[in-house]
Amino acid sequence: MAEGPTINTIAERAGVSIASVSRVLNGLPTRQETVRKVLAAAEELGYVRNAVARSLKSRRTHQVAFAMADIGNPVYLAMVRQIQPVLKAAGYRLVLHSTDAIVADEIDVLHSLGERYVDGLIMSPLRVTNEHLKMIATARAPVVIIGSVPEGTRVDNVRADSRTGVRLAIDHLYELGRRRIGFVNGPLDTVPGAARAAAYGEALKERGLPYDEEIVEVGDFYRAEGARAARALLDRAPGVDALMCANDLIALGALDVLRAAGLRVPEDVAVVGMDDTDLAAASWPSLTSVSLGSAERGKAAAELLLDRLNDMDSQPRVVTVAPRLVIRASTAGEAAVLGVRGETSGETVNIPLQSKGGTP
Amino acid sequence: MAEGPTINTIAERAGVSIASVSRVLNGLPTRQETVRKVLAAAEELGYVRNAVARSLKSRRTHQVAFAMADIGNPVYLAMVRQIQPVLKAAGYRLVLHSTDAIVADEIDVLHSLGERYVDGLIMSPLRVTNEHLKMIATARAPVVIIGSVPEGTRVDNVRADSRTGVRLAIDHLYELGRRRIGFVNGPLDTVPGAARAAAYGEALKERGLPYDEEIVEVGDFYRAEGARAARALLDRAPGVDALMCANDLIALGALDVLRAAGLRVPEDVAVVGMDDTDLAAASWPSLTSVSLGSAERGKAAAELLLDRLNDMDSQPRVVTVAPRLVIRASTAGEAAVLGVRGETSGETVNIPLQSKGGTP
DNA sequence: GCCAGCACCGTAAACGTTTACAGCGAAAGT
DNA sequence: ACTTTCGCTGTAAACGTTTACGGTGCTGGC
Repeated sequence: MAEGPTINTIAERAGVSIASVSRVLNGLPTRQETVRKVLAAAEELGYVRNAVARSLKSRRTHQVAFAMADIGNPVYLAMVRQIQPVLKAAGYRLVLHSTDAIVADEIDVLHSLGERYVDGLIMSPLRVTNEHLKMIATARAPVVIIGSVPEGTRVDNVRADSRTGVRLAIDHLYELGRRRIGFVNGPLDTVPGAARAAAYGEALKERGLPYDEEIVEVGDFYRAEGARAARALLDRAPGVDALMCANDLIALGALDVLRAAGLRVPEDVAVVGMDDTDLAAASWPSLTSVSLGSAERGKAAAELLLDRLNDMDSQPRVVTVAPRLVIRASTAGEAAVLGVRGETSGETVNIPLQSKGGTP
Repeated sequence: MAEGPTINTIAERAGVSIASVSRVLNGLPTRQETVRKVLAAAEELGYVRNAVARSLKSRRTHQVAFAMADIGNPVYLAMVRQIQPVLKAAGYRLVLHSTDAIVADEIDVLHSLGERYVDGLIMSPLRVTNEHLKMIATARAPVVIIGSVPEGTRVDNVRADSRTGVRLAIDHLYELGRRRIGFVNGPLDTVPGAARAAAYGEALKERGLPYDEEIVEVGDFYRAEGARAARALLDRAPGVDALMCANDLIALGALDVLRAAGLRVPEDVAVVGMDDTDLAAASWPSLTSVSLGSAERGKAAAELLLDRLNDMDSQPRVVTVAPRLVIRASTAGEAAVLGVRGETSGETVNIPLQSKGGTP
């Protein structure tokens, strides 16, 4: 771990000035003889350019941050999986922040953009407060938000369409003959929670089903809370024949509860999740889920950010990713799943196959 | 995105020198009046310290890199989940690299340590070549390796114990009365592949079972390849009554194949995976899996690295994490799973519950 | 009244780059 | 032969911090 060589060391050994060394290393026009000497010296010394000094001068770190609510949630991981290669291809490194959905932590990340250790930020906040908006407006580096922001906010923005997503699910359940469709949601003060609640109400209305608050329960976006909420709902209203869940983790919790209660899925109760994470494809029974395009959103966000880094002055853009319904056993039964597998060999089964590499 | 204030701006406005500003901002003893003026100026200007300049001077970036073979593999994500909070608590940021298990890319990451944009590196290579070892020995920043390295390599090192892990699984299958236990492995030129192959042979011998290469198949560590390999094995040797799989993704592939072949799991063929990822708990049927302690290994690696950063001269350490067998439906049937769930409320079900946060 | 001691502060150098600018020698134009 | 041009190179400043060192003005002791 000896002190490494710098361009000074090279300059000395090659008998030239540091300016020449820098020019050679950056491929600027230089006499052939000088190039040779410098490269030889650099090679002998095992020189590696100091990225920190370079960043100080060039005001570019070639790093980008991604701030997510929870690194344990597969949704964010699906995003990271897409963001990373896009950035890598453009020569950027990815710095990860897990904020645990704590507003203060998110504000802190935004604030720390001023430290200039990254060139830009992709953030996916669960709640968007005024403080968020103020910080985004004055941020010292470009920001891309994954998730909805108030109309008129000047920021590059990638959105899902929960409304359509929920409708796809409710329509599917309706067509299967389900009429008492319960809803297990996450907190209403989160952006997705609020959007999905509204969408559920609308979708019922479109189908002429009554809104019954007895079969709606609010918990939180993780498995244990999903289980708790589903249990409460079932105790109160044993007659539900379907459960729409606001994400896959909630749906997995609901499956646990239904299994423990001796109810069959989907014969007695059909279950739909949301986000279409790896867990949906692998669950037991496999979970019908509304894909909100996490992968596509991650990719889009990375691309928006790269564009922004190349052109600071263009208008902010909004990208909306279309949802789609991935039908599996928890609504259509095992037969349907086998059918799907046979035909399309595809989507439902292949998603986790992206995974390469092994285990150390 | 205006040019931000620097300590010069503050010094000017507060009517003091930049040295005083720096002292105040770093909490060094200063007259009360000066402190007040500087802090007021900093506040008014919305000053944020430039991390790059600070790093250049202090030779510390407070960043740490984690290089994994594949960001899509849940094993590495389990590690990231543990590494991140440990580093965050110590004031470090996490930079992610996905090398796709390409040796050249891994060497490149090691090489780039010379750029000094991170203070240290955690790496989990699938294959360890001489080039790896050479680069590690001469690296310009401390490195922690997750995975086995040759005896005598001077590097902080966290290992799993595949040998014991495989034995746990084989013993379990033996006790269930299985006698023809097939093995679906990953590439033999990888560290885990080689270790697991050796362990499988030993475990059979201990139980007095013959080694039969007809029921051993080598594929790769992901689902599609696992499925391919399992299919080949079953075609060749229809009589197997259990499949030991070298990781969970392979096991999921095997489950796909068994289901398609109309074989019941575990009645006809019991299946064991390895790594105990989230997917194992969620799969269909839920998958008995050998946990090699990915989470613990990630945590241990982060702690080793932090210790090393605080003391560059101490002896390298090796931490070995003990494996354990998590029994689920793919060997013990559904009853057993319900049983376990009732009793311990625990391990088998709780693992994915760590997940907090929701979906944007 | 003089000097030592002290608390505080400013000047300047340093970290390792990039780059504007000027200098220099040689080839080319008048 | 004298300038102009040109290609190449070196000097030095700059990026925004931290910090060693010396200076200043004050207090207190003799």
